[in-house]
Amino acid sequence: MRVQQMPGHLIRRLHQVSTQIFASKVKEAGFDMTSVQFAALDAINANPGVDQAKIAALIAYDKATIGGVIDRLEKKGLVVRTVSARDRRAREVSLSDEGKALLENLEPVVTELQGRILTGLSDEERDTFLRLARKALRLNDGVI
Amino acid sequence: MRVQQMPGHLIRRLHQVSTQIFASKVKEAGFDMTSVQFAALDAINANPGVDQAKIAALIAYDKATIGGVIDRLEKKGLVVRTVSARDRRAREVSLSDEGKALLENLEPVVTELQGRILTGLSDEERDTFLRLARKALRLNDGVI
DNA sequence: TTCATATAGTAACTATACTTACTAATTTCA
DNA sequence: TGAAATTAGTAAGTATAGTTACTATATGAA
Repeated sequence: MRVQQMPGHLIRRLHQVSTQIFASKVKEAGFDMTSVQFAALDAINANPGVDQAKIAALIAYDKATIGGVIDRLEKKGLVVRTVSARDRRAREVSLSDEGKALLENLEPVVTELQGRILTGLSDEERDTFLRLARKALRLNDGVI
Repeated sequence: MRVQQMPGHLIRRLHQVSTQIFASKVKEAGFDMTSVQFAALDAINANPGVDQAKIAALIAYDKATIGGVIDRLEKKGLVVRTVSARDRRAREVSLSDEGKALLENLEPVVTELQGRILTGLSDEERDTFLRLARKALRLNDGVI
């Protein structure tokens, strides 16, 4: 089987399309934000004071990657990081006011752009695709 | 919509699972090879003497990334790079004998592991998923 | 022919994405 | 309680994955 027809390659290209749609639409809307940074921001917003290891688990990244992502979010003034009183190894992360404001402005842009990733599929096809994606992920849960 | 339910996030996790299955199975079989390197090797095998820009186009990467990938394949002795006689800007890339041998040994491993990425989907579900993935990619063709 | 345009590849830079190894702190359990 | 095991985060290293800018070369049109 040629590479181009392999499931792994098709999935990679979907991911590539997805990240490029994210990047271009977000930039077009005037924001400087990657998809990983957005995912982290959203997870922190939903779980204020969460530590970095938990953020990584929530959005399925390893902790080293998330460490760098939080560094950049902190440098942009979007999140605040404090040493946890309860566990001095842990860093509790929360959104700053700027972070909250930015996320609020960004959310509709991201929601809109998510619809474009599967452009060309009918509503039914899209539901089917997402249902099968979730099912495949569930069955591979041990891997990640 | 929470990040975890967005199409982009599901696609990213599928990609993550896919690359991790690739990495672990290929390593388990005794090879030192990433999925990108494999894709490049396969494309070169199918198009001997192809230049780097064409390789990038064939497997949908940008030329800067592929330059680095070919560097590493060359360092491992798997490919040979020569300045094209017809266009002195271009580098014609071919597999070395070792590259050919390695690819031959690797192919069955990769084919087998590709089947595992969508483990848990029935044959019909898998076909549906891949058909919809191809359709979504076709419609997004301009993006990449 | 010659000049504008386009293309192939590299360089430099940024941001993931992961592994392994390490330190510091916490938990577990004998 | 106190040593062993675990966990949070960082550091260092490798490999994508892309952007922009640059050089060298090729091509197309006036």
